[in-house]
Amino acid sequence: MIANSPNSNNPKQNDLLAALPGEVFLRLLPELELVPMPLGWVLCESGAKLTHVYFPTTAIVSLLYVTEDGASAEIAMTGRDGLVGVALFMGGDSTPSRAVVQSAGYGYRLKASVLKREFKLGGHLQALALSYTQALITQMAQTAVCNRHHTVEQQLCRLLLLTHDRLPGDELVMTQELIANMLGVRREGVTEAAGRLQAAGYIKYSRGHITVLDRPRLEKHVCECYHVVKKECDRLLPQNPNALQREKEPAITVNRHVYVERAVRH
Amino acid sequence: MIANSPNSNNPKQNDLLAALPGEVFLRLLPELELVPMPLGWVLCESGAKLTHVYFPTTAIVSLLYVTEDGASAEIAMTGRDGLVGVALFMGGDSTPSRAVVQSAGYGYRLKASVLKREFKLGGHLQALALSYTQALITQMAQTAVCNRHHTVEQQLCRLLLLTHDRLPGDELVMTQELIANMLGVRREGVTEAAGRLQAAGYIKYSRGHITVLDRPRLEKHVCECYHVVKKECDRLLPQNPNALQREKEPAITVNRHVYVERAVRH
DNA sequence: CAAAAATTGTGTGATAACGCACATACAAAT
DNA sequence: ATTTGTATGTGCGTTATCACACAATTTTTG
Repeated sequence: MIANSPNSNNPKQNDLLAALPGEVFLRLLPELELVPMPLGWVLCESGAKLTHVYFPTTAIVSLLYVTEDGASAEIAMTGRDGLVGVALFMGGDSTPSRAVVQSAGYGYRLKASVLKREFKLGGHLQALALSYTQALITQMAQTAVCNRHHTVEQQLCRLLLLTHDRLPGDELVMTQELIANMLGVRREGVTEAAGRLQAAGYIKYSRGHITVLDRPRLEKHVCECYHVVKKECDRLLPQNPNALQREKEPAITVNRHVYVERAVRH
Repeated sequence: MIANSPNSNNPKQNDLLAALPGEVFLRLLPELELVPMPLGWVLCESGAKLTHVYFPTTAIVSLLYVTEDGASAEIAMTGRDGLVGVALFMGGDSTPSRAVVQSAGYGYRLKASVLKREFKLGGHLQALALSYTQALITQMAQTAVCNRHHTVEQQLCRLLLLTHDRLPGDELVMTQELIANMLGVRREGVTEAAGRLQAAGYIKYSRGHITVLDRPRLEKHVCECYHVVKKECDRLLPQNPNALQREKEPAITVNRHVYVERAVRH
């Protein structure tokens, strides 16, 4: 079962929805549909027409591209800080990338038509959606840089921090195999990097459960890519008012699915 | 001196400007300022506030990120097909990346305030700008994938084709050193890859002048990343009406500047 | 025309990541 | 409690790319 019962959910757990002025929020509220987002669920397949826009609250979604020979690479990650489906209001109705739930939880969704209508009014939702898209662009750009210049270990730190930022507690539920698929590297490479991080005392892990032990040290160890994106998000996006005070609590284990089939690497 | 005399320039050489309906175009026309864009010119520094949006006509601009230790990586490339400065209408007024002229030529620019005003009207310019941004997102995503999974030789092919697409002729004016900076790899790596492409008869080159000899073969040799982006651009963006018929003519040599200082690689 | 600078070519050894083949360890299921 | 499956650990040879050093050209400059 998925963590958190539905009645503990609230659209304002999503930072974008929380930042909407009351009038707009109330207009959208009846259209917001709560959806459980289980691990491995493909919100949208590569090239498929988007039917909804998703505002994750407790779930985390990966945007990734799968190559012809089955290798994959994460392009960006979205959680409570943003929305999935920017192509809808940007003019395409699909993208070459796939959206997959990377960490199970809940989210709210709007029908494509409803979102487009509200976006075209040119009000707060438009401004928020565009600002978030700009933050997403920064994340994608930095992913490209990171893939070019930084080690698997640095990229693992980045992934862990990005995920940790979007979860209430310190426990990440993800196997090394899944991490390898997201980073687009070998599983063994993740094993070695994670082993070093554990030996250094930054994290501890066991069979799909990673606990962040020393976040400040992780932040020192990660490459600049993480910090560049973080800073840009803070600059562009509405701050989650309880983000700082929020106590990190242990997360609840959820059921596991296959993420993506193991990449066949050239 | 830069190729093409100013009076051979026309804003409609830029595909986005060309796609604007007459009414909008005429409204913007008096505000469009023709600017020569010499090789190496930094349109906008990382983190600096954007003062203008640029619509290249014959020039090509690289968006690239420079790391703390001086290494660089191209994020995306824009020419007559698009515009430089999406952050302006997306809500940020700056980006962590730098915009540098990669191939000298001309372009038109609009003051930030003028563009923002027109964008807020929600008309054709907004729709075009957003569609182009979606295409840019695709390019950035594919750059991330390419950096992760493909060889320097494949990436060189991609760079050559992207550049060739944005030039009138078959001659690209760029040194291997400059290419290395854009790809974020060693200059020697480019020398070797380019040597193989020349040996195969796809290109020929000499001291900063590369001629595309067999484009169809290059297109077969390049990784899927190029084709994914091309297809998505064709789908999202207004087609340049003379793109197909346009005769490729030899380009004219321009003066050379330093692109970026050689990266110190960790 | 000579000197200086820019561009490209080549060789050598180091390294990070790869593919593959297993071994080990823990968890879930019958 | 034993089996089955999932997750992680490890070793070994291979490869792409790296860093560095320098040679060989061609172009530009004084």
